[in-house]
Amino acid sequence: MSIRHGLLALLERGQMYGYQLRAAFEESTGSTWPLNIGQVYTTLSRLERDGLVRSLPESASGQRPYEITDAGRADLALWFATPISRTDRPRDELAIKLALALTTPGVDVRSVVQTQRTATMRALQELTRLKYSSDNPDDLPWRLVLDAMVFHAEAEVRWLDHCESSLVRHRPPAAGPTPLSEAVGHSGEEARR
Amino acid sequence: MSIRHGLLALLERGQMYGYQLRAAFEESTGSTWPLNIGQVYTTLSRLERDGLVRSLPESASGQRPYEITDAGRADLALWFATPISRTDRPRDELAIKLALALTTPGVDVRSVVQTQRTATMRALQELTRLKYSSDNPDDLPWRLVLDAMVFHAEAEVRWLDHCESSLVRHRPPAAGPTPLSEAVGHSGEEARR
DNA sequence: CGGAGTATGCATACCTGGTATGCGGACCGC
DNA sequence: GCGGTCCGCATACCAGGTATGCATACTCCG
Repeated sequence: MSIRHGLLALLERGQMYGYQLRAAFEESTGSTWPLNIGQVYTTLSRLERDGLVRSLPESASGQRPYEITDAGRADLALWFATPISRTDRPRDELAIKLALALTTPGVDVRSVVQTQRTATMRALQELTRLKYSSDNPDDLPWRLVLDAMVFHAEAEVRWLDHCESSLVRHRPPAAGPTPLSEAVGHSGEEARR
Repeated sequence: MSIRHGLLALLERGQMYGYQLRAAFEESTGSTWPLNIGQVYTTLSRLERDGLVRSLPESASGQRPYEITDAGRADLALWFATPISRTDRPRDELAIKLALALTTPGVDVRSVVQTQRTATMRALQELTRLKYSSDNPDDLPWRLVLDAMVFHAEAEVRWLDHCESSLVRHRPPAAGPTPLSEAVGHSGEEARR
């Protein structure tokens, strides 16, 4: 429900139409998360259906602007006043992956951890590069979004190291080959049955 | 695509049918993320459509077990060998919310930050309580999943504090009332147009 | 025994977020 | 004026996910 409230917040600034909304949304987070234009229209029509937004007559140039209603303002205020709870966050794909790797036969968990760690470190470097090569150091929202990603990436690296040491403590280092990894590259042989 | 590969990994252990798969999936992460039964069946049929899985004839008691194919094994190995990149993660709803709060008129950003911080700290306490009141200290996958959530929550608190101090540096403390917050509770007055 | 209640395996309908594509008008260059 | 291309907008469709329906089978009684 992030986009729904995001559009509402933008409309709180004043009337806007579809493309303006997309541009404003992407700009407000420094184009970190792109927003599909089709999604904007479907979300707008749902917002109108729910009475949180009202569509205005088309302008001369054909754009259909929307404005927020009082009900929409109330919903928006409620959103800002309500913390995001742990239960309504998306699944942590990395955690699931590692948990499954631990119980799947033939998987070298250590190399999964190391591969991920390398990738995350690379992302972290890219983020700090972005942070300091910025040409708009006064864009506070964008800087905070970037910081959020840095903090998350750092936590992920710490967690991966923690996994590594837990593995050393609880699992004997593997001796034999890792059967599953040999299956890569033979895809499709069975699929065409 | 997390569930897709999750089910594949479970089938790598051996043949299983729908309910077994759901139970195994939930158990492997300590029932942290529930999995809907309907999702299991739709995902299984898509996996079969894509040749990664093969359905076996119904057993006498009516269950239809599935087994992984060689193509499925290859796909699974590829998944384990490929790190999760920053770009295919879901949107960070909290970061978006705060970025929007900064540019939405009439929003008290400080109170948004504080409300979230309180909620996250509470979640953190709950997590540590869970961690130490565990009756199965040898369940390594579950412990690591729990640790992942702890690390994320800690990073979130740090980030919120960072936002707080950035706000103090860059924004003068608000003086007037916060108009938007007064709209709460009047929802619907305009909706019935 | 028989019938109500309940758990289980399975299937379907539907909602939501998202991408790809179609379409008409405005603004070019020539 | 005419073809191209960009823009604002809309539609169709797909995938992931939840809620719900629906049989069968099992249990627990009177």
